[in-house]
Amino acid sequence: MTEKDRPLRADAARNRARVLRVAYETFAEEGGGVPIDEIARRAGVGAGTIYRHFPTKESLFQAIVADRLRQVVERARDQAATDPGEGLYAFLFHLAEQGATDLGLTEAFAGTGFDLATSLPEAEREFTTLMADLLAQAQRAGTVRPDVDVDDVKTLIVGLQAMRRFRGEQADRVYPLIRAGLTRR
Amino acid sequence: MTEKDRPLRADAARNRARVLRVAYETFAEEGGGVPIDEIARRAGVGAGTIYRHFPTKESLFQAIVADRLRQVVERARDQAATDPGEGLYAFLFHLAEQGATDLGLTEAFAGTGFDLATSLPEAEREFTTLMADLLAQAQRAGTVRPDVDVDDVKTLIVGLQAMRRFRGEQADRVYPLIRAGLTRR
DNA sequence: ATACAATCGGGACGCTCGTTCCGTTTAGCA
DNA sequence: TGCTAAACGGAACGAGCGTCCCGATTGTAT
Repeated sequence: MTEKDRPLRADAARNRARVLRVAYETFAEEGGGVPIDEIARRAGVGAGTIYRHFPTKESLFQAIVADRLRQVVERARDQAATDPGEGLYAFLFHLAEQGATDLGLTEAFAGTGFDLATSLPEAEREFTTLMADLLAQAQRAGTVRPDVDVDDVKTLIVGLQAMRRFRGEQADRVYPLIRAGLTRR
Repeated sequence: MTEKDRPLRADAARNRARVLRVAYETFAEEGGGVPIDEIARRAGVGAGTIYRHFPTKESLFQAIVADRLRQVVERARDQAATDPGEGLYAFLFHLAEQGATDLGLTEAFAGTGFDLATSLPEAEREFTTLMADLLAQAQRAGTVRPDVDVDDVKTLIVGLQAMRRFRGEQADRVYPLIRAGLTRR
């Protein structure tokens, strides 16, 4: 659903890809607050070029968050197959790490000026399903206490990302505490 | 250190107090992002009047955060005297609740466009001391495991405030998990 | 090689917001 | 009551940013 209709002209396709790549890096480093002009500058194109491909700054941001989510989901599914009991923890802490280097993703989860469920409903649904699977699997394996639910996991994600983002490596020390809290007594 | 030199004229004193009160409420509701004009409007004064009393928006914000911190610290000391083992938990969860209604305070802890340690060094020091006291006390009482340190507590505060702020009452369900994680096995 | 349409770059526009300025109003005092 | 300095309100200014527009450029089909 990105390159239908008639094919883009060669230069247009090149620029589109370039913008996407640069925007990805830039949002990750600076968060959703970066000026479009900054992305344009880094990509070596004019602001007008960005607007030809993405009608709005918001839409560019969405495109990137959606892609990022896909990656995270895919990775988590792999991990989960490898070690059922650890899947949820790996997912949780991986997401926290991502939050450290990807401000865009953090904002998407926290809902800061960007509502995931509204903007990318399918991605949100897939994400929720993944969490439910990982959680059920971990509970079956006995590594997570049975009274924890999916909403609790979402809440923890928000908290963990905030810790990682604002407290850096200090957050590493807290992971074991969280894990202990989630484990059956 | 607020009303030295020659006393303010009656109307000036009234306006200053009014601005402080309104700014307090407004920052709490909207966070540090609210326009000064909005605060001025709510207070029924002109923007110029605010700038007569506070040289900068930042300085107004600081004045209010400092006051808020004083209240929190005072309350925590009272609590701690009542129940040594619970002092740290009460403090932690109270702070999380505060984060829900006081965006300004959350931003101060997270360091979002406002560095507490740099802007209000004394307040920051007092705060750190309080945490160290509460923590040591709880560890002595045996309600917190001995390998937790003050930096871990700071990290948890950031996480808990984020949870409360972005996930609302969902966060309540996570408090027991955090507590379980902090408790000696 | 030529022509035409797609695409480009970056200046212009409009809006928001922090801060300043200044003509007007008012408290405090004699 | 009248005078003066303090204080007021809100218009004005400048900077930042999202978005739009348009003359210049370039890919592509013939």
